Amino acid sequence: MKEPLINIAIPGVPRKALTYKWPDNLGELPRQGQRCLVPVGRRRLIGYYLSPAEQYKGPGLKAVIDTIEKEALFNREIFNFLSWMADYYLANIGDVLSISLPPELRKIRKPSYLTGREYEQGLAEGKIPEPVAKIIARMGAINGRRASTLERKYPGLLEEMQTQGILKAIFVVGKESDAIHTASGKSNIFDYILARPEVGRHTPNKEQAEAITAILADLGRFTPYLLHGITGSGKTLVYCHIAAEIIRQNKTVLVLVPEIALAGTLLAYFKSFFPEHIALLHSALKPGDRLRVWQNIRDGQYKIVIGARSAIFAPLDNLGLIIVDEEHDESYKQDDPAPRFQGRDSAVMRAKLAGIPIILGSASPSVESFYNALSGRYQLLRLTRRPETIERPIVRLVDLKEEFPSDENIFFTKTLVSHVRSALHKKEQVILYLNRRGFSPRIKCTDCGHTPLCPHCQLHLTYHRAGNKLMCHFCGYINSSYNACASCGGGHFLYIGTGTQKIEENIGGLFPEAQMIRLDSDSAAERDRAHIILSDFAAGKYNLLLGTQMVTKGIDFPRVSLVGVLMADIGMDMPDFRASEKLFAKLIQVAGRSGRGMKPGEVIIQTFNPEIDLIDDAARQDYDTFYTREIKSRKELDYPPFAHIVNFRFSAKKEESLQKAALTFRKRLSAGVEKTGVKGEILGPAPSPLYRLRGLYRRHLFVKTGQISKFVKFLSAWEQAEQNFGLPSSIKLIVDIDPYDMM
DNA sequence: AGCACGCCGACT
DNA sequence: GTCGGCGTGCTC
Repeated sequence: MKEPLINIAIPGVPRKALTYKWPDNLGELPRQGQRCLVPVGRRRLIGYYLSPAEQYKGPGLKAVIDTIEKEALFNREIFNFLSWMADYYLANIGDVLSISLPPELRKIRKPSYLTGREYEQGLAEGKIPEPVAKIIARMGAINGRRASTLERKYPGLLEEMQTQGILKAIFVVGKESDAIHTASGKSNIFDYILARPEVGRHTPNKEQAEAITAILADLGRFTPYLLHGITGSGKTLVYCHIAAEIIRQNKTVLVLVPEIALAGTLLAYFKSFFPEHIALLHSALKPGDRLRVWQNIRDGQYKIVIGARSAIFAPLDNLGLIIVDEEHDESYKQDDPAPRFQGRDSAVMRAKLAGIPIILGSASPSVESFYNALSGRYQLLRLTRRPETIERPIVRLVDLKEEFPSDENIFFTKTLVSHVRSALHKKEQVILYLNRRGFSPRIKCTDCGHTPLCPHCQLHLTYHRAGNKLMCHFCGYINSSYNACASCGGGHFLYIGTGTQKIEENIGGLFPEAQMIRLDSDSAAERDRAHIILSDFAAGKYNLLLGTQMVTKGIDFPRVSLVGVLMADIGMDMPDFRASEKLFAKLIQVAGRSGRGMKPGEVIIQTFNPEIDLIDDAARQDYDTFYTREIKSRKELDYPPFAHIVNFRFSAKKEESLQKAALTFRKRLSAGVEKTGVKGEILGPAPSPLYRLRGLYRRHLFVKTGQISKFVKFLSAWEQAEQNFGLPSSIKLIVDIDPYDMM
């Protein structure tokens, strides 16, 4: 009988599917999504069965080598969800299926190489062919390149390798075995979280009770809710009450948070309500632990899964509810690598496919979600009161143009200094927030004024006092010996700008009573470190927390009475239609950290632009006014939610060929759009704001369209017909659907 | 993506 | 000759 042909999706191979023969010895056709080992070029890769294939014209049809499991690792519901994701985000279905699995399942389990000892043994037993042994003896390894050279040197080698069924990787000698790491059981973030038994007895207030009743009234079908609750209004209690009912019905709950290490309050509540039922999925888990947690979820051992963006793929059966906390948060968008997807939007689709409710919660909802709520696509629920406190924080704006900074530290006005001193003196805690991005410290030659730039990115280098080095924050370039000015040879420099590190330096002089801890991506680089810093601060080991946006989220600090925003204006002039929304959200979040105990907190916002509406709105915690103005501007400019954006990012080593390719692409795109009849406006190509990054020149091109599915379908067909959309492979093209990163 | 092939310039 | 870097194109 003739062997059937099948389509296999393969991660990393940018084609929808490749066609293979299904050999007789493997029996029945696989299940959809089932994993197979397939030959691709000289490699063997994991592929996923998609469908029977019609026919394959062209030579050299290969056969599937083997199946990996007897069953598919995806149930129908998840497979359909992943297919939707691949289609909508123009991603390779193979990539999507692959990232939905724990990393341990993405590689071929059997060691694909020999350790030194296995090599010795193989040689002794005559299992390693003689010419190969010779080469190993000589070079230690064959890296697979220069096969032709090797062949010339050792005639018959390649043929022998093939007849022996040996892959090149086998000859990489001397690495450790890749046996699965055993779980250590230590270092579990969840263990640091203390349950708060009292929250289980908290009675919801009137608003919370209304929200709970509204959601419980209609559980069995797809209904998206936007829960807009000011900081401290108790969204988490609402989540827990709904989740409890879902679990009572013997269904499961999926909770997404922006970052697990910063989700302390939420974790404490869930731990108190559901001590036995929770699985945490997060990046700090070691590979073996992650695999085990995934398997246990799949085996139905947990009722609740809490995790960051990638937890959207959690293999929960019988899902009854999805919660997306802080739904406005940018980290729900995966920018790099592919698949580039919006986790929150994808969660809505997963809920839709599962026919269940989904709750999106935020103190400063994304403009898109709030628009959906007002237009009736989502149900709007609001929490406007802080149940456990008396009043909202008192917010004060300090104009940096009027009030000059103090002599001791250019980032502290007299007002802020005196308030911090007084809070510390009263044994209260203080948070200082600096959004360092775009305002990193640089050096300037005092003789000629020259500022050193990154040779790859043309951006100013950031000065790091630790190690006395200059570093590019985009590509990581380090210059550790900049002792003489590159322009004039002078050796005197002025240090401009302030990052958290520089503030930290003389904070002791400014505030003698301060016991300060810094929280930013540098100080929290280690596993679990962010959480430990926040826990220590919450426990009162420190009285001053200085940090970047990491301090704006999550944890309850009842003893914080003052929050200082050192410079609110940073980031306002970014070329990004979401710049206002992002800044507004951060100000709301950070202000919400103040006064969560029994007395009202205080917030001081230092800014060069106190007259700007956005800052004023944030100071008054007035979301509606902010939204009304923002939605108007989105409408005028035809930005989301009124249109979808597709961002095409081109990069190449040579600027001329890049520009040429981008223009050609635009022409063909425009012709294609016209021919297919998709409505869309094309803007660009233009140099990207970071027009040179990591040694590559960059252009981008935007499309605004009201018909996103149709547009993506057109792109998909084009990409299928022409490798790299017909561009030479020296031009890299990334297609980002509903982008967040505009740089 | 990851890999191999061909071309080319540097080195011995 | 040989090595390594870089550009280009392909993977059923």
